Amino acid sequence: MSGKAKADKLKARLPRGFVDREAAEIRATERMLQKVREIFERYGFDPVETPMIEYTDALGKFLPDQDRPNEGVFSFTDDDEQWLSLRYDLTAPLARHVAENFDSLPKPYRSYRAGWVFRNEKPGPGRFRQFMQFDADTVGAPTPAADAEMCMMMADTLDALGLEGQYVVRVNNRKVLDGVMEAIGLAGAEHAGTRLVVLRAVDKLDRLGLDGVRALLGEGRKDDSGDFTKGAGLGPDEVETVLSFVGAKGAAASETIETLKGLVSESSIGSAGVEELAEIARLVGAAGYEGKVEVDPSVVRGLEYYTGPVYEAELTFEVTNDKGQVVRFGSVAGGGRYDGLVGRFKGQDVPSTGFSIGVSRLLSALKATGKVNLSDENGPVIVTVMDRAAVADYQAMVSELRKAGVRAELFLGNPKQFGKQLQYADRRNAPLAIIQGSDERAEGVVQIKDLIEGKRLSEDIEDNAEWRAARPAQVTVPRTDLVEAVIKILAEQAADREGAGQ
RNA sequence: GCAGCUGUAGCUCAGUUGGUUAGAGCGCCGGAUUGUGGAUCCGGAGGUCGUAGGUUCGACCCCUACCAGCUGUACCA
Repeated sequence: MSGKAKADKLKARLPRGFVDREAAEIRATERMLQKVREIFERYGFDPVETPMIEYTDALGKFLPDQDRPNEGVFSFTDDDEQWLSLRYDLTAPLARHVAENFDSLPKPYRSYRAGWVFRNEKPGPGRFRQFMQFDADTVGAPTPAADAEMCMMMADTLDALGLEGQYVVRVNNRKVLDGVMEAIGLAGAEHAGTRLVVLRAVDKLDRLGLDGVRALLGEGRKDDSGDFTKGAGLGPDEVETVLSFVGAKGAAASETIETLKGLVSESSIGSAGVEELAEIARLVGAAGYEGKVEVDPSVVRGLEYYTGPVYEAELTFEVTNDKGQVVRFGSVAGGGRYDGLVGRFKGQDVPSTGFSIGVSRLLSALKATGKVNLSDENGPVIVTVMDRAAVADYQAMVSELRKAGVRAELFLGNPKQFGKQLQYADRRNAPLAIIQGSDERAEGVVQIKDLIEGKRLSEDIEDNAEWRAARPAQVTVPRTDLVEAVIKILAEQAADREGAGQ
């Protein structure tokens, strides 16, 4: 059976930037998503799912002036030569879905979905080429109340995950930033490129600090490796105007809003943005979310398609990882208003607002705070095989347990060495093992071994032979009482976990 | 993409100025124990030293290119 020469052997390897997920991770994710879903449902949102593949033009990702999609998206051609792409977020496909079914959907239309998205970019720690997002969007609601609701829903979701007091939802408005751009002479299509550079510079505030952003707004910035990043090329006065906007956050929302008003008083679009922010602040305040949702002009978000309020949930705590480095999780969810995205299909703007949760990043934050149960104490009851001739009897036990709703399995490996069977049960995190040899069968009984209790006892053992003879944490029950006894012991184990503060 | 650092067993790492057959710990598999998880003891499998060239009598070690990983930076629609 050693057929293939080594040279021909295929190397088992995962493509860069992708990961396999195993039981504990999948279960933890499911538990987390379930909590998120409950909150979204409570807010009146309905689930809707779209496929992972869309026509590339629907995603809006053709390179400008070229017959080829952006390199950042995984793309291929259909048999009719049309470009298809794997979705890179959940917002563009939703816009397509809404546009395609516009007349039959109730407006405003509230929906949510969780799904995998793909980006063909350089992976890094915590950054993959396939990852999961959880989105909620309201389409067809122009009122800032819809944006305020999104911010509150983000807060409620994080509270439900046990992160109360460890995050802040920060909200700003693109229109205010546009007003600032106007004030420094960057209005108009000819300055679109510069505006984008300014946007990205401001977006880096948390990482580079005020001085880094100042450099990026001006001539440019040289980083530690000696690499130079070209800046926006603003003059000193303009730079300070932008920075005063970014740093406009005051002790209270009203204070922040007064400062912003002064900064954009000359600009009608800027003033409109401030009005919207004031309205959002009023709504979240009235609903009792002060402290959880704050107006903060330093939030800009990198995406170009936002047209009004933008918001971001940031975790405020730090954690030391196993390498002893301090890790900040930063933003775990973000979104904003995108009035133009559905409109690409409709010929007129459709006011929409929504946000996206980075599922993996949020989960690793929950792991770091111990807010998620990662231990896999979900193993099956293992029915061991003492003698092969009785396999039918053992299988009958398994079957009875399963019918009673107990997760159970027959040991299917080589039963020659009994110790291996318990070793297997141990590895599977089995709570119990069922043992019936010829002695037990003759008496019409079975042994139920409590592997969790036994593990605890094993910490004190010194002599192997003695321990074996003692058969710790093991009870004998009549064969007919098997199911009843198993259920009882499992319930006791569960109560123990509960009591231990688990 | 750019820059720096790093590639030796499944994992963490040794490996002398360039010198015979490349090592350890952990893990894995088998046995001591044909009816009991841990510990212990014994045995075993597992390597084209990232890949390909070059220098040399001789390369894990030196040189070049490529590939991959890490860190920073850029991009992230």
